[in-house]
Amino acid sequence: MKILLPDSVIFNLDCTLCCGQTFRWEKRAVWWYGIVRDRVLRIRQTGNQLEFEGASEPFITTYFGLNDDLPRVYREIGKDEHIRTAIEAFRGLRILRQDPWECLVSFICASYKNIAAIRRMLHELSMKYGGQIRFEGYAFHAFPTIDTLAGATVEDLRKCDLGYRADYVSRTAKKIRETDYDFESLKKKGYSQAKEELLQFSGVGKKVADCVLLFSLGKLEAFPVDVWIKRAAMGHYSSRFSEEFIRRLQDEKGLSDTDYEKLNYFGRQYFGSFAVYAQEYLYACERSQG
DNA sequence: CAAGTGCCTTTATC
DNA sequence: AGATAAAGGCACT
Repeated sequence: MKILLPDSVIFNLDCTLCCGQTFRWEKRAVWWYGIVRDRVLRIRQTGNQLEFEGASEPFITTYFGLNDDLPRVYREIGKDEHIRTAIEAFRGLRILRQDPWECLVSFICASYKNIAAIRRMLHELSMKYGGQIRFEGYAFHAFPTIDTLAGATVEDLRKCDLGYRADYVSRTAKKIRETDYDFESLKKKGYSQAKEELLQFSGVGKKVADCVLLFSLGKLEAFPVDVWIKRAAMGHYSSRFSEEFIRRLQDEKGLSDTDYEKLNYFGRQYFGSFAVYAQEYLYACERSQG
């Protein structure tokens, strides 16, 4: 199936799939392969054209966030030279609307890991616990279901390189199964209510909750703060903070609760209602060069 | 080459 | 409330 994107729909498939919001897409030659529920989705972009198999057009539109008005987003967040440079470099990067369960597990696993390691963990998990799907002679694996991971032992989960995260995943899966938790209902709830509910799960703090709210539930109010955003703040927005605060950021290894709140508040105030798009471009920019 | 550092953090404990 | 240590393991320097 093919879609011709109008000029107003700025989109860059590579940027969108490589920027650390999703971890299981694979590029082989010109095609990207992803698993959506129990089907393999194949997609490629040539200029303004998207060509794909394995999903419907409405699904593609929703999943890749093609309804977000990027020209308007760029107008609103383009407050300074640095963010405008980042926008130019990653033009067409969009926020995905992924499956909430996979997204939740992905970001529980993501804590204190780099992207390569996260990809390995999720690949191991899927190989071991996800159903196999054959497509064009390749073997793909669906993401493990809630029941499967709830039934797995913590020791076996650890063998997928999850480390101490194995316990978080196990407890979260069990809790979801026991309470028959409905992810779909979260989409209808407000940001604060949805965040509060996500924070009840083991291994989910404010950063992980924000990532799930953002990358799977379409809550663009979220503004995840991590070490890369911290670096962007230190390197490009230091004049917006006191010297003392910047020194504290430089001295501490991680990010304290209060610093998270402060950077989160700054981002949302400064960049406005589409702040999270600024966050994603700053993140991508910071990771690519520093 | 060994040892240190860092990784899209959370939790337990003070 | 707010700071701090501990929690895999691997890649990189």
